[in-house]
Amino acid sequence: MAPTTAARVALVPHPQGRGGRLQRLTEDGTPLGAPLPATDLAAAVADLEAAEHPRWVWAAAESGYAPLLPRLPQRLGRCHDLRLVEALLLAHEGRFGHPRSLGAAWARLRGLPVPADLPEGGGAEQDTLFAPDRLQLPPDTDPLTAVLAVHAEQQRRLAAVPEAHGARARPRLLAAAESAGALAATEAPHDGLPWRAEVHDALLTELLGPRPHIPGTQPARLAEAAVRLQQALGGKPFNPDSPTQVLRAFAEQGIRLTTTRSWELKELDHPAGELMIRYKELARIHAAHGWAWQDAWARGGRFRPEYVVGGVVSGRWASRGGGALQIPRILRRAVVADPGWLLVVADAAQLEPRVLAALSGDTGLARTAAGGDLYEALAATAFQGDRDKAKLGLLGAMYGQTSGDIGPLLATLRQRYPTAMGYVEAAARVGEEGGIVHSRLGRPCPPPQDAWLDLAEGAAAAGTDPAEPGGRSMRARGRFTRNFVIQASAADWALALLAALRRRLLALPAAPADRPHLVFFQHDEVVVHTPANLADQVAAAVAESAEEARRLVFGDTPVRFPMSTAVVESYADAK
DNA sequence: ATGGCTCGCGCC
DNA sequence: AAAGGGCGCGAGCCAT
Repeated sequence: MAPTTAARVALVPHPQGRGGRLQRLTEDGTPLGAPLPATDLAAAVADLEAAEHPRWVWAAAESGYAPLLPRLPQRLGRCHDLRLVEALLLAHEGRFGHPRSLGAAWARLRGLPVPADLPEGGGAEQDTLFAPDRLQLPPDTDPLTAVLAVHAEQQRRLAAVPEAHGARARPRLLAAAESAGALAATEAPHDGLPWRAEVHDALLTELLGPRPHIPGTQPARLAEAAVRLQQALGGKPFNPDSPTQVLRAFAEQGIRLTTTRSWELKELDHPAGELMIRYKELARIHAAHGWAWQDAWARGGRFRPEYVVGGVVSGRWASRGGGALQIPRILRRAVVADPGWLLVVADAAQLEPRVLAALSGDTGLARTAAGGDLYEALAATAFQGDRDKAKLGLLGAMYGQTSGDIGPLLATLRQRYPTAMGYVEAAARVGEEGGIVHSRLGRPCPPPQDAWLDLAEGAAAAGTDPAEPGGRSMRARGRFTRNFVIQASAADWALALLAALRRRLLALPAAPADRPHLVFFQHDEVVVHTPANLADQVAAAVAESAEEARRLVFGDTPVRFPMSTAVVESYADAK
């Protein structure tokens, strides 16, 4: 007889139609009873969610969750995303970049040839999402069998992650947090960030002139900016979008530039410098976030980007299409809550220096990071109140900067906060020596050969030994690992924040149609679209979630992770 | 025509 | 002397 509740339930949709199969599991992946066929998978899942609140196990959210979402009356609480967990485990095993589909994991398990991962995204059709071939399984393999086998094996591998992979490595917590990210990343574009096309359009018209009737032609103001620039450079036509032609045009006026970067143009004592910068600003808005972008990504009053959970080796999310993580600030005024709704915009204040303080256990820096403006406090204790110096110095320490006038700032920090500075310098040394560093929850960085091959080749061409401890490429890897421990631990915290916030939002008393949605996430910032009457509770949930994430990831640190939270109608009004 | 590269800039 | 981490994206540009 099957127990009445199961810790986990595996879910496999049928290739076509609304049906599928479910399998109750114990925590370690042992099946409880026989598979349960469901003619309406979403209904069966909703019933089980309400009754037992299991952790859902699926091949990938793209095939296991996204197709169900429109038909679910209630969001799911927890999941184990086999593809994401496989990627984490492969990283622990030093096998970065190996295929991580269900089919690849199954093949490794069975000693079969391992299929390469399919190119992701690219607007896969709804029906192909269900298809077994997207899971990369052999045609004669039952997907549920593969899900159960790979899941059980992953649970075993998670338990076997060596302690050395970060003294506080908690691979099961990281797997759960990463999987919670998959839930949030699926739901956010489903609900969509509210986007007012007419506000966006008015902004574009104000900057660029009216939308051209003929696609591909330059808007009037942009064309004018190009002409003014050409006139300032002797009147000969050239393409201002071509760095080569720009450099040549400047050279013909006797102005020698090495690049067309805006900071270099800014130094110029020539009217063309400013005109070039202005042209580039307009051209970028037009090309990257103009009318074509709106047509592609912000239709029907919602911006729906594609997030890629774990798309960055540090565990940060990446995005695919729509540039979700690079929306220019100026466009934020197009993000406006629906009538009767509000936006709760919250970002973690000075997250990375706080992470450094918590990670390193530097009591002095921890005191500085206890609350309020960290840079202000740092300036008061170490930089005679100069906040800019404090910020520059600390960021330079975390990025491994050595240029500019930063030397004295770093010296001061090293003297006042030896434990924190020692922590990042130790991480840098591990990287320079070819070692692996880990985030707080144990996410490993890639081994040297992957990302530093090019630099090493460059060094070889220059006649220097890339592997030499003092070599250029090894120092570059030192900067990477120095930053990795902080960026990746910040990503650990942010995933824990997302998981906690999702859970708290789901617990708020609201009918499904009037429920707050987490609609945007950007490294250390969340936007919740909420019925106005729940906005205060959402803001409180954000603060509680930040505290919960701190406790989960960093334990009993005195460091606080305050959220700077605004309740607004337009995203532009936050901050 | 297509694909991969660099450049430069948007975000954190 | 040069000396800052992580991304995505579009335009230009060049090879095929």
